[in-house]
Amino acid sequence: MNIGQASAASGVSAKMIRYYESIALLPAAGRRDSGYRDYATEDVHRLAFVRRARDLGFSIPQIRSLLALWSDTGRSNADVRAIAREHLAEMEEQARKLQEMIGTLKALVGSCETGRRSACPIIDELGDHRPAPATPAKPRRRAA
Amino acid sequence: MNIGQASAASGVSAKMIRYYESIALLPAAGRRDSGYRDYATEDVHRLAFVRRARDLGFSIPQIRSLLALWSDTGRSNADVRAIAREHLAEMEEQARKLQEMIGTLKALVGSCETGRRSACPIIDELGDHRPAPATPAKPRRRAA
DNA sequence: GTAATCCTTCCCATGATGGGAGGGTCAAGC
DNA sequence: GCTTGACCCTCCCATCATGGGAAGGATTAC
Repeated sequence: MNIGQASAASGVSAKMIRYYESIALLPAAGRRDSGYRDYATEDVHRLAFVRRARDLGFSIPQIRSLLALWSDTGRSNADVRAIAREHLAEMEEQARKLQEMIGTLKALVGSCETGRRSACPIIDELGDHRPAPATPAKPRRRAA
Repeated sequence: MNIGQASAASGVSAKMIRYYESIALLPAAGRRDSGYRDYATEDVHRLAFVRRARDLGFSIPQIRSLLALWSDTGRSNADVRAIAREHLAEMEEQARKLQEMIGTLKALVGSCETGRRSACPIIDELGDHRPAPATPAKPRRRAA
């Protein structure tokens, strides 16, 4: 199977397949006499595995570990869970930050809507040096 | 004020200040005879504005629009709200996807924990076609 | 036998940020 | 004066995962 077919069958672009090979996330594919890469069904499975892990937000290093566990029949579930939990924690932290930003922005949009003054809190708040009269104390961590 | 002081006062790294100038997000700073950039208080305000907008996840193009509105005293709140709402929608969509991934992964981790068999759903699910407990094949062409 | 499609490698770009090299400038101390 | 160390300048490179595209060879369909 050519790279094009493998791509269509796995949902990973040919570009990415070559890239994954170049960073040794995947074993180098076999080559035909022509130089064309040649893929078997199991290669497509591996590619699909990578794509689904990427869809779940796993990073390449994490997928590297997952792949090793995947082909290791003697692996322990604990190892797999550890990677998944680590990634889960990262995602939850990311979600928390995102919700915080959403909350802040929502409040600003809300004030701007209901405000009758010409000053828009979104702008004022961002400008900082002239904070709105009723500043709803917000978390200003992330010091530089 | 030198770039270092402006950086400390605004919380934007000197590297970033130069970058923002290079992409014309900020007007080119004045220069001294020495070639050093020179910043005034209002420049620092603008920098702080950018930093806060970045903290809220606004993209550079969005900040570009916000900056224009900021310095436009005749702006309409509706314009500002439109940008904020657009960004809000993006963030909410992002949060939705993230929550979906978290949910899926949580379910997988949960099954893996309670499962007594050696097969871990995290792995199986990713593998899709289930790598089959008796398919040791493959790393054949490995290090080719 | 020819044209269309596929494959190859290599280079470039993204977005926002940091690192670092090589070299000029400033301010303080002696 | 002169030295020293901190600061600044411009470039170039790297990230991370991905895509675009060019130049050229291979395969395939008609």
